Amino acid sequence: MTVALDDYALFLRKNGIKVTPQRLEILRYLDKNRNHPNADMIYRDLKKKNPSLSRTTVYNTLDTLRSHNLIHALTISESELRFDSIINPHQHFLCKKCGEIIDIEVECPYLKEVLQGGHRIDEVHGYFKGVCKDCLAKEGGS
Amino acid sequence: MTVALDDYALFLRKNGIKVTPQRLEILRYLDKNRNHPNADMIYRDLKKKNPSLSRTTVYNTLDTLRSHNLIHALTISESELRFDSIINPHQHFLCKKCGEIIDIEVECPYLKEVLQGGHRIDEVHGYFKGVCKDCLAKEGGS
DNA sequence: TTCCTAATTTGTAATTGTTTCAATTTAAGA
DNA sequence: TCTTAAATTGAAACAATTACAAATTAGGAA
Ligand SMILES: [Mn+2]
Ligand SMILES: [Mn+2]
Ligand SMILES: [Zn+2]
Ligand SMILES: [Zn+2]
Repeated sequence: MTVALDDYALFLRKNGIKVTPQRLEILRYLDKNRNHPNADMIYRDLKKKNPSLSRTTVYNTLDTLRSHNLIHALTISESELRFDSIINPHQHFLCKKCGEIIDIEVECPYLKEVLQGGHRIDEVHGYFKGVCKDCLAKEGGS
Repeated sequence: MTVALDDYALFLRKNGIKVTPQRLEILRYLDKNRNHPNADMIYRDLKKKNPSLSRTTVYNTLDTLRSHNLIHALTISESELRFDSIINPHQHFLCKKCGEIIDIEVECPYLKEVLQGGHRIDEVHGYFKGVCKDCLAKEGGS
């Protein structure tokens, strides 16, 4: 999933995933909220409109989407998985001040070099951590 | 901490950390076991020789060492922190087959580029995941 | 050397994110 | 419409980590 989708049901069907209202809602949520939410953010937000939603369904659906390689999981936080509906190769910046996770649009030039080690590489994660531009500005001349 | 230490007490004192037997043992362990252990590996191994060791002490000591920037924490695993006593900039490969975390000695060429975004970068984590050379060899021509 | 005290260690309990599981419901093909 | 395998649900289990208060101790002062 890379650009905003118009037909989530079709998208699921095309990927061999059975269509359910819960999956549609979670998929739409990920597509519309590109701030790398965690499972609980998704659960709490969607629970408002669908009070019978189960936390387990959120976890199950995220696992399903991951196993079909339609979303990615980030381990940039030390305590929880964050989910990314944009699967184009890109890296991430975590602001330790405000907690925001910002996309960094650089490509990984290591790959060829690392592949020469003989390992098979399936995933590349580039995580930068520090203080974001906005938080730095707010801090001012402290 | 980068090269093997000979005097752990001196090392702690030099860094303004009070010397205790527990801290010495944990520090030695990290220095001798460079396989990026998690807190529980450290706890279980050291508990053999010092049965009164508390899990909390392991966590506390790891936090102390981290806050003095003497060790690093890796979020390469999805379920636990792994600790690295080598703080030279380097990246990591996680084999999803055998679980081993292998050092990748490449430098990050992004930094300048990412810094132009205006963020302050304190940490750089490069994580590669896949199947390591040895596991690939064992799999054979499957 | 002994004393003092703030810092450290310890064990237990609490918390948090995630997984397991069995019962109920449901999507979608026959 | 019927059927059934798959999905959803809620509760309980789990694992990593943190909080906390009581007991111990390192290291400086007397
Ligand atoms: Mn992203
Ligand atoms: Mn390392
Ligand atoms: Zn920020
Ligand atoms: Zn391997």
